[in-house]
Amino acid sequence: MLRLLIGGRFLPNHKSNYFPNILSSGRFLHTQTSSSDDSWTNNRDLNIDLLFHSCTKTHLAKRLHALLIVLGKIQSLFISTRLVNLYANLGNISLSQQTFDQIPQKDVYTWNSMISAYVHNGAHTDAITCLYKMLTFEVKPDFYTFPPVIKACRDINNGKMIHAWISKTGLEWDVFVAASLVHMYCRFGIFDAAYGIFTNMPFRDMGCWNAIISGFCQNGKGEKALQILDEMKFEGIKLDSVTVSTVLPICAQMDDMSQGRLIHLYVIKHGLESDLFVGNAFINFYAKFGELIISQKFFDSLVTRDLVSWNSIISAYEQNGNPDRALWFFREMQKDGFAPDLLTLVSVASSIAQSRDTRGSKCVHGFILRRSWFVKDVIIGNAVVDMYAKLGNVENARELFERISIKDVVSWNTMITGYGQNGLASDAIEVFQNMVEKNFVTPNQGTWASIIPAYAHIGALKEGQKCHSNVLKTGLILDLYIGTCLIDFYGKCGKVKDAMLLFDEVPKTNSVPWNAVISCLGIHGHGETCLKLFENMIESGTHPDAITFISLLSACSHSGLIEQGEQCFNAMEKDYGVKPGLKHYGCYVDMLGRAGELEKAYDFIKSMPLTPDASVWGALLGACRIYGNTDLGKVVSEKLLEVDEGNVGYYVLLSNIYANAGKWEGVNRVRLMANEKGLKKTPGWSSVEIDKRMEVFYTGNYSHSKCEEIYKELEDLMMKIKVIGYVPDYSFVLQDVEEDEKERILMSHSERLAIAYGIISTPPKTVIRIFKNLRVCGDCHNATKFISKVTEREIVVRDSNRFHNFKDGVCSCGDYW
DNA sequence: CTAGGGTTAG
Repeated sequence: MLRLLIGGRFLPNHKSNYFPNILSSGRFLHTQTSSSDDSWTNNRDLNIDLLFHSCTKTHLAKRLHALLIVLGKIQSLFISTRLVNLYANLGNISLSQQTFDQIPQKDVYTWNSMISAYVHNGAHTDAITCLYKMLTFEVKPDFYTFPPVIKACRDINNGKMIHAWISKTGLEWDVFVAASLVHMYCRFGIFDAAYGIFTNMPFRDMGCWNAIISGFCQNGKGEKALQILDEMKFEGIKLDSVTVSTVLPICAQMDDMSQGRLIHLYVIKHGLESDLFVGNAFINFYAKFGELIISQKFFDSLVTRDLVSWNSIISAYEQNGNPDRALWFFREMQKDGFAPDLLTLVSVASSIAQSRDTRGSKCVHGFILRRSWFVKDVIIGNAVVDMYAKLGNVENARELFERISIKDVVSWNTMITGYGQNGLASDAIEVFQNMVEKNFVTPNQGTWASIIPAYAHIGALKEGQKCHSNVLKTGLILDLYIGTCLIDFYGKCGKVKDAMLLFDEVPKTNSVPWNAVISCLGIHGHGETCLKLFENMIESGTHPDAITFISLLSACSHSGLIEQGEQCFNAMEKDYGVKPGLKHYGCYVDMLGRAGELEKAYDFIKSMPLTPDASVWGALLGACRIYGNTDLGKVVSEKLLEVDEGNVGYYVLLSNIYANAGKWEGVNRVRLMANEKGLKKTPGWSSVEIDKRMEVFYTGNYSHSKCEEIYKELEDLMMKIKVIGYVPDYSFVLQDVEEDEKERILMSHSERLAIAYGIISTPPKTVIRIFKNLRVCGDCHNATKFISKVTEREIVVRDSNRFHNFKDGVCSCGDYW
């Protein structure tokens, strides 16, 4: 008995501070008989502990192994078992297993060591197999055997079987065994069984309390875990470092800052501050609330740091928008001799994306490739796909995405979002359809949040509605994020009523759904309703943000509500503390410009406190186009090309202005300038949804399978609408050609091809929905009004600027756009 | 020489 205690079996090694229970826990009923009694007698000539502890790398362990063979010590069961453990601790399970296999006569220590070696290295099946093998050698498992075995159980049947077996051996209430069982039942979600064992335990040590708390925490029962924590406090048991590091992530997850702060005070009082796990947990806890100074304090006060400490501080800065500092810590950790792991690189990849470092992205990719980490875990592949997509490099993102052999739902979501955020909605849809067809993974909240905006972008109403019904089925409809996506979607597809209905349903806990609905009504020209909603928003106590005012100002602009727009602009900083940014100035200029107040807009720009950027000058140039002001247009375009000479859109706009005024030499000059810079006009395209499929038309495209029918229909339509008063407006033709050629050019505009195709492909009187990637041409706008009248159809056209609803010869925009 | 409960994630 004395030797057991002095030998370190219970006293020095034991981490528990609940000692009295152990003495009475029944543990001493089991006497250990060891066949390897050679440990003290035969190996005194070597300082075994020192030798083993000095092996911190596999190659050192191998040298020690060789030395022990030479010295003839390998026959000692004690020595060879230690080698099994040593290799396992170094993470080299195959060497551990080899050493184990070469031992002829194994005792219970040896078997236990091998089983726990497997478990520690994640080889759960091997651990169970090893247990059965142990039985065939007629070695009886003891209470060292079971905890790792329980940990290795991957399914509930296996677990229950092992549990029954343990009951028969009478080891069920050993604190280690029982704690393992409690944790296992939690893992399988059988919380009643776990709690049952816990309450029936005759003796509990800290480990048991921690087992049930962590069991609840890790399996989505945070609230219940905190209840047990209270129970524990009530019984006067002190939290230890394990409890603290278990509970903190739950506090963060439940957004319970005050609970965490209380624990912080407790930790200071009980001197747990410098504990590695506790410190790491606090770094993460405070980082989640953006309290980086406190996170940094914890990091600084750590006496020893491990990989998790470094990863945590790097992720803290990365998650809070300070990628440079995150990358600085990444270099520091390496200087400090720590080799980055997979999780380090996840944060680093995101930091690189945030700091827009294209060269760095290649380094990160190479770094991971060299270590073959992509096969180790999807998470790192997903992180790098995300990094490339955020840097706008969708090709590399897609290539890597295809190389991920086992994709999870996040992989798909990342790729869909990546395409969507780079404006490639049709590619996003292709990936989504692939995901659904292959049926590999079930879409989740993130999937809907990435695909619905893509459908909104191209105006695919039917497909989006299908998503909506799927969202209803999965019960995610009350999710604020998805709700907002759907509001935006219906708005962009022209379904204002549906958008409003949804808006009534979603929880309005922050400004986001308000912004969505205001912007939706704005592009439909319901400026007055927007202002009303803004009032409601303020009344409901929701604080408006920068986006709110962008939506509001652009709504005023689209509806010609100059006075109200001015009021908004003046009130935003004064009354709501939102400082106007360049986008707000852009909206304001746009508003004045559309109303024809070109000089006022120009003066306004000159008086701006910020340096106007391309979007501000671009708004004014657009107004010059509407009002045919070539003189101001020339001045503005010069300013514009100073700030952004690479954007082809402005050249097009300027050449439009010249063409409109019939100044063809100006048109040619601008065209030449653009050509010299190597700029190509963005090809215009329009799409129409037929039978849930999107058909895309490019301007002057003659390769469509129904091409002849489309042009025939267009010619018929032209005749019909001319009869009721349509006159082609050739000012929208940018080429200096003959009149009938001009008519042909207008007729082959992509939006008109899409409309004609819609008419011949759908039953009479059904609504036709068109999406155009650029602004709709003025002549097409006029023609569409007449077409809606002669065909008795509602035609919905969304362009890059706003929304047009043509019905019975008029457009919802009132020709003001 | 062997055992339970702990911190980092796209």
